[in-house]
Amino acid sequence: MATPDTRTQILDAAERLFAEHGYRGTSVRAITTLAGANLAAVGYHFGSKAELMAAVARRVVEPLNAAQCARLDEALARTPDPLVSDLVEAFVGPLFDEMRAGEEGGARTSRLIVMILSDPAEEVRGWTGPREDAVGERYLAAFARALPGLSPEELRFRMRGILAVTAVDRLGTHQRPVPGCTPPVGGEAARQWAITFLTAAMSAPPTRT
Amino acid sequence: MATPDTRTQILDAAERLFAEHGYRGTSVRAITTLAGANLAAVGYHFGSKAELMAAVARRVVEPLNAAQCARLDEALARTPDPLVSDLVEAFVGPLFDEMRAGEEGGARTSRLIVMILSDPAEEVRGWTGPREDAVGERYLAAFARALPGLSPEELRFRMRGILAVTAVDRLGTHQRPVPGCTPPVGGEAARQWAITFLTAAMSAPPTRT
DNA sequence: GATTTATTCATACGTTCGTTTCATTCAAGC
DNA sequence: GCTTGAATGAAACGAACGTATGAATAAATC
Repeated sequence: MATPDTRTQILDAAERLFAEHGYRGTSVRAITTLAGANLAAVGYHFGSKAELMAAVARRVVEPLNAAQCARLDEALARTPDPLVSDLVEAFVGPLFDEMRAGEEGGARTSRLIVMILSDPAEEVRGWTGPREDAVGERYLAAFARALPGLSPEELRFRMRGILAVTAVDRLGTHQRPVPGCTPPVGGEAARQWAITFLTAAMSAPPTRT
Repeated sequence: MATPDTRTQILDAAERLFAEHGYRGTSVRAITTLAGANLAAVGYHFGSKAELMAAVARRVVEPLNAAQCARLDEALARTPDPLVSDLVEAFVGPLFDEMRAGEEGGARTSRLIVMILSDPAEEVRGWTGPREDAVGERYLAAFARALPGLSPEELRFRMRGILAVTAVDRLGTHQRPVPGCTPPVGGEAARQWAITFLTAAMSAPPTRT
């Protein structure tokens, strides 16, 4: 196993510490110490702590979005009007795939995503490109076809619900451990539960006004 | 309008700033400046920044839990086996009530709750008492009666989903504004959407294993 | 082997942080 | 009027932070 270069080791350490302690709760010193690198290495390889955060976020989110896009393409190749359950599975599937990989790196990855979505520090959300929006819009259009009669506003509300459930699902490590229940839910069971839960939620008839 | 005492003004300022910038992103100096108080007032009235955070969290969460408890009591007084939709409404209702009150203080309150649930700083979650767990357990038991055949693990998964959807719903301010859609969804509409969404999700048949 | 280029290193700078100290103010209680 | 206690004020403390600097080192090019 070849030792990865300093830049990669810093990215790995930063990904882990950002996920565990948040952006502001992680110091550059802690990152470089964990990475076995010098303090100045962050400035040299990334420019600043904020740009390091952006690099970490990109490395995590980009393959995820690509997978979501690919699965949507597959579903649309099968039929122009996929079922709601197929769309849900295509959307949340990659998030759970990422979780299985690495046994512990998965939960870390999803905690990092939650952190990216919820951290109030503007440095955390200032990294994104137009790609991420495009994926969401594609799914929005697909769901709109599968759920006629749903107003655009309510559809958008429901899609935010998908993100909330899949993200917060794995937030558990932050939470207090639930007594008498295994908190680190098995990956495959949670995936199926999420699909059941979200398919039923998305398929609900429009709220009468 | 009588001027509130320093302690209350500090609580108000801290609640607002913690909600906007998180625990670590808010300095004691910023709080006391906004409150029009002296820097040392936090140490005098609360002991430390962490204990101030605890006081803020208590002041926000306790009436919310009390309202959730009261609504569950009402539902159980009507019938020993309430509908899933009634349980959902009793659980998420108080969160949306809090939102309407104050027009702008409501969104702030829910952002603070998201912050409490997702902030990695242990000072933020070290305040809680046994009360909050008790409310969750009561709802868990009520949902278990209304949804026979659902395994305890999947039920717990779904209840976490409720919390995720209601909380993240109002996270929008952190997010990038969605072009072509009004991001600050009207309070009453969102409440009904959430009930529709979550009732359907909770009522889904158990995932076959 | 000398020169150049890319990293790594130790160290320091200036700022901001939470907290503490101690003097001061001010309203009651006697 | 004097004392007591709570509350506020101005100032400082040490620690930790992100960043910048310039020397040292390793690797590649000629």
